Amino acid sequence: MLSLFDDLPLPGSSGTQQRLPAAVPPREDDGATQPHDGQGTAGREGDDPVERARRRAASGSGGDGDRSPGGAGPDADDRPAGSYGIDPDALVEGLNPNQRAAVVHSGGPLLIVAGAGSGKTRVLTHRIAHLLATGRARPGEILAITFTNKAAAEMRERVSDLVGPSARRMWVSTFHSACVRILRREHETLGLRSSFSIYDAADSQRLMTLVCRQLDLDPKRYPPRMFSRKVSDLKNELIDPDDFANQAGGTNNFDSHLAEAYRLYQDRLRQAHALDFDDLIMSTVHLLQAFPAVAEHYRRRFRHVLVDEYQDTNHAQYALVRELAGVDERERGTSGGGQADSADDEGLAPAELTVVGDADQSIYAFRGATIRNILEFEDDYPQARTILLEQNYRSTQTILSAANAVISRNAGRKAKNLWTDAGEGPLIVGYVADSEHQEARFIAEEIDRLGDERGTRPGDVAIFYRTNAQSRAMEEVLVRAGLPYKVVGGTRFYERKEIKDAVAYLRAVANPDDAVNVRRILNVPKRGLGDRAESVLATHAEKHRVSFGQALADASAEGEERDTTPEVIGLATRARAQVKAFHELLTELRDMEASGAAPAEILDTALDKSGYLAELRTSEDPQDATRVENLAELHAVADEFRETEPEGGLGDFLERVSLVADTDQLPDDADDAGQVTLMTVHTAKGLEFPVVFVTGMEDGTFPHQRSLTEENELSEERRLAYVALTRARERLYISRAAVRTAFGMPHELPASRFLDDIPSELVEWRRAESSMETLRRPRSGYGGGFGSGPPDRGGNLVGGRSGPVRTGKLGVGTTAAGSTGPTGPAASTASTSSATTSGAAAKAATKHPEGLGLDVGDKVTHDSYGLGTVVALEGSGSSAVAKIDFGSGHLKRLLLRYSPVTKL
DNA sequence: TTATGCTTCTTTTTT
DNA sequence: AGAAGCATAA
Repeated sequence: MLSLFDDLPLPGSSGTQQRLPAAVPPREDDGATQPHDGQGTAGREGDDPVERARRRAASGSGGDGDRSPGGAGPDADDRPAGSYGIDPDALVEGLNPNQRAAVVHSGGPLLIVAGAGSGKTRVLTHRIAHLLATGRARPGEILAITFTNKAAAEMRERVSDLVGPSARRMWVSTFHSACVRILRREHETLGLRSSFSIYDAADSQRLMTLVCRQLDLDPKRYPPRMFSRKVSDLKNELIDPDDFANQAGGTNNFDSHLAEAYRLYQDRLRQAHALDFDDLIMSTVHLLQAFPAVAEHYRRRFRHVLVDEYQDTNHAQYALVRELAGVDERERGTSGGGQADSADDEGLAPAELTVVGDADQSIYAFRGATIRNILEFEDDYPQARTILLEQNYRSTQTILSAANAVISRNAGRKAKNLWTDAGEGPLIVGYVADSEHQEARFIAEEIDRLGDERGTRPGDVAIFYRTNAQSRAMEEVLVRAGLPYKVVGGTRFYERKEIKDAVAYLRAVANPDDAVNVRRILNVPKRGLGDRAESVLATHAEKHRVSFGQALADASAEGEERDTTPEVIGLATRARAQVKAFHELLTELRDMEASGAAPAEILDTALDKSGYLAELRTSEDPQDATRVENLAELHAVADEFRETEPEGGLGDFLERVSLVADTDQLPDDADDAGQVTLMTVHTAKGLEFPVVFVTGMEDGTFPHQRSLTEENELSEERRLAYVALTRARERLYISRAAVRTAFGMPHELPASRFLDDIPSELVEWRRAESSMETLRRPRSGYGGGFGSGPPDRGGNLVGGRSGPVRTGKLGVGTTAAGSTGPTGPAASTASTSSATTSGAAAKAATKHPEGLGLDVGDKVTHDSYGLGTVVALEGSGSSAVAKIDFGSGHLKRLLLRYSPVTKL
């Protein structure tokens, strides 16, 4: 089968060869095998010498002989707990007092308020290890929930490092994959086939479009897209179609249509044996609520529930946690005593709940997250203990001060005092570009310079932006500059057309009733089955109450079968023949699956026999070449799956594919050492880099245009900015472009209001205003202009800001002057007023790209660095660079075009 | 049924 | 600027 891709490089096939078949743990009744969401962390256990040594060196003080009174849990056959060979005391070594308290806390619910960079993951993993080491829990009793697969993989790995392979028995997974595991196990209870499909946002939108069309809704007035979002919101609030119809059904036209669409949408999902993303959570909650026996099974099993990023939970997730932890059973059970009585039916105590979060880093309100969940944790759980982690181990004080200043402007937040003993560190560097291209150029040059002067590796650098669209300009420049980079997120792999098509084939094979996916590929590749044929089949399915997939079978039926199946009316003979061929292809693929073929083989056969690959290959369109490559990559993924999960069936493969949004996201230190990382601020959450560029600091970009009118949305943007700034360890850059092209039209955008919040003494502006802003500046006389306020702020904007006039005191001039004080070795030369200072800067910036006629040996003065001597000149024209010695070891390489350098 | 050229809308952010 | 949807033509 590999032959299909023989002429292509197979990413990953080389890596998978030497990988040993994973030691798959024995399957247990409740499917407690390795979850499929991980990134193949399998290979490592057992073979790690460090791990073995650790186990041998066991101090044996686990002392847990008599734990687990019930002893009848699903893990009763576990090896004796406590043989993990870890000294509990060792786990708290090197932790600060609060971290330590969080690790050893025992008893009631625990809220860990963890500021950015405060060692949250460390605390969480050590807490889990501590639970195991002290014998308070066995691995099978632990459920740790994160938001991303990456976080889950990391946590599992780090716990494994601490306690060894027994960590495999824990459930460490995302909300969504935990739910899928539960739902798959309980599929019969729910009346779903075990190979139910999981619809991502695009799939559900497609379905909603079909639904709206069927309801004859005007797509202008009732956009399917909007309906889709509304339904998602409703599900996040655990409101099902009945609830919604009851509470809002007749209120107005919009809501009654929405109610109708919601119901039909949900019916369609059910007919297709499909669940959308939000269903995964909602259905699980409903399942646990409706079937106490099922709920009890999990409550008995999970005695410790830990939730990461609690501030990002929505209502459904909140309810799920309560159900799993069994907290609402509390009234019925005995309260004290912890888990000691878990064997008694009546008195099943709630699980020990630990949540970690930081309200200031809540950035997912747009998809239903409620800060409320974390703010009111103590009300929800009156016996809860709260521990604050305020010491930051990541950033310099300068960076923290800036971040604190920005977030402190948010109303109604609990004050936090994040501090560090890492020292001040270098100033934040600011840069104002004329366009996004210039901004990108500055960044590229700066990365280059950091590499030359400080040995900074590209892998140490990250560039953040608010929206994915902003990556384009950056990429163009980075390519030209020859800097290696990678974009994380964006058009994700599994969202590409060709990948979705290929996956649709697999889904159609696994789940014949999956209407959305069967219809997607009905005419892909082209087989002459257009709208006409599709609607005939859909009508048939509707009329006879069968699935769309069954309609295909009906249309293909011949001979005796004819007697038992209703005839499909209105299908031309030619179309009928095509439908038959298509149906036969699907049947063949299903036979393959039934006979145990690996997903990779089924994929190959599907792409081959359908002619999909052939069509792409013969295509003239150069884009199709990369499509083939992407399919080869998917093939490699499937191949790797065969290696790591030899027993895994098509359903398992699809589960992984559906829930892993970003394959290439794992930043392996080894691999990525040489690449600059580009990503949105959202995806940056939880990560850190020595050098960070935060770009697009303009009102309308960051904060985003659509947040400007709404106070609480603006607060979220501010939190987002806080997240962005706190990712940096040592050096932080903030930049903006005065003009940015959006939707093909250039817009002039004012500086981000968040820039105003950063104390000016923390920032050194390399370029403090755009060319246009300089030109607009009224010519100021000597000493004038200081009090007259910065002319580039306020009202001269094309876009015209509608909000209140800001009172920021941070004029461009004062900024530049402010930075001179603390840094410049020649602060005394800054005797000129700030207005003239930045005027000089502007002159240098705009007037003479030609290098100012500098020669080696010339004396110059720089607005920030003071007096210096030109040591060397490189390049010419706009890229002319001068190496200037500013004395006392300050040798700078300055791009003359934008450096505030004046020849003396 | 497909190909084409035209229009419109897009940009938040993610499991 | 680019994609996706739409209408009309072949």
